[in-house]
Amino acid sequence: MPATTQPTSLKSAIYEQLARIGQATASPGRLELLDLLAQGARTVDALARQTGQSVAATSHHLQVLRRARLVEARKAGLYVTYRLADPQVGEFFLSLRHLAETRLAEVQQVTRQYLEERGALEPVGNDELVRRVRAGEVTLIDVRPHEEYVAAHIPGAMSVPLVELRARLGTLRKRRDIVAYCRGPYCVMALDAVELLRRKGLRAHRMEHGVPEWRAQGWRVETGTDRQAGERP
Amino acid sequence: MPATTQPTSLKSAIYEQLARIGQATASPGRLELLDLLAQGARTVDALARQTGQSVAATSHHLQVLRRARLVEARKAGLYVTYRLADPQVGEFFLSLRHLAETRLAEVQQVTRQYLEERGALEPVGNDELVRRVRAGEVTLIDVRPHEEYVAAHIPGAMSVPLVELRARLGTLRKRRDIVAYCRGPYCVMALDAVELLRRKGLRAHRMEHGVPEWRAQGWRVETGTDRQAGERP
DNA sequence: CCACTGTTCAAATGCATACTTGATTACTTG
DNA sequence: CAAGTAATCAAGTATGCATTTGAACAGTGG
Repeated sequence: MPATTQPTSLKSAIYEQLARIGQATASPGRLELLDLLAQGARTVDALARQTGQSVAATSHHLQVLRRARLVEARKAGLYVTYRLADPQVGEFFLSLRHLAETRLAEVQQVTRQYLEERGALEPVGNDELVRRVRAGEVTLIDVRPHEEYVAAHIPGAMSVPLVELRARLGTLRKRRDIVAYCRGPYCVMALDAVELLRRKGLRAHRMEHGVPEWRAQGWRVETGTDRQAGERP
Repeated sequence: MPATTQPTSLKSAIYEQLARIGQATASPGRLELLDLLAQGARTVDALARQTGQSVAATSHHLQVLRRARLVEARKAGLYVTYRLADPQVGEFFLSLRHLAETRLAEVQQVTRQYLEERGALEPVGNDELVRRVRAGEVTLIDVRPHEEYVAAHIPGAMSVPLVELRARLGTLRKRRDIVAYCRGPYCVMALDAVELLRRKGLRAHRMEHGVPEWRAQGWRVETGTDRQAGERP
């Protein structure tokens, strides 16, 4: 029985700190908040509305995240805006999700089943799609809410929020392949968009990657309002 | 107030799965177990002894980790041996630790303070050390218990468990620089080794990396008993 | 077959956590 | 300065988790 030379003081201190992050990511509600924040900064009640949690619960969860230094709060006027404390937090979230995908069969099962029901499994490899997007060979549309597009989007993408897609069909070139993306592989906005576009006879594809995944690959993102033709009058 | 198109069924299912991993890493005790398991497989009571937890508590924690699919159990004779379920689990642990290092000032503070007290901060850059180790320009010793060396070690390293170091001083070449490593940056066995070696007049250095870090860089590890001169008679 | 060892299980305790409700603070606008 | 909104806080309840204890369950060796 070889005695461990590690002193309890240092050991336990380190593990307690690591556990802070584990605790922060131990609740589904908080993970949903992190996921949304990875798309861009948001106010407390925007987060509450989008997640369906009460404002008080949302605020509480955000403070847990803040104590773990995963998010930061900034008060601007009447609103408190939360954002990820560091791009590395987004990367960590992706690595958590990646581990879950490979280790927890339930994740793959539940998503595969859901996506298959919608007939959404593309035979086209994702890599090929990414290559064509990078090469600018396709029309790339970002179907998330416009604020998220402004916060960060894939270079060359056009902002076409899902709710406006039907009205803006005319502005899309019909002969060109269209690639739609949204928040990432578990977001269904791009799925909805592709379904609509195909019903209208356009050649549309769904890209699994969202901005966080794109960024994690080390690629550049654009911010601000580009290629957005007409704001509402 | 744009309605989110995401159905609650898919969303919540995913986040619940992710939270399983978060919960598993939410306890300092479990993180310590994971850290040990990253060095190699172990039995329940070895883990209990090395962490100072009761056997029952250890067993319970291990089952939590097992339900999250982070570790696997295999019964061999009278003993149950636990091991990481996948190398990716080790990588995830490192990314958690890395996030904690950059985000939680407390981690850096507590370790820096501790290491400074021991006068252990090497002016030599770690990169340079790693380069010399890879180039075989130094004598590399692995001061962990021998079982861990057998489970996996850095290529070219010689197994010199800390408890045997004093007795085996004679077998070390005195003119050559010696580099000692152990379980990683928060393990103090290599520190102890370097202190002893320097008191004996040898040129010794501590490498922060352990086997998990080495492996995560994509480098090869060796297994089994290499370059281990004499087992005890 | 019996004693022994390593591991797990079940029940019980104490403590932390999630979430709700109602009140409170900070800020803006009329 | 008053009214209104966004966010937080405080108290309370209910749930869940960590850990201990003692018993149960293999598997091994005499």
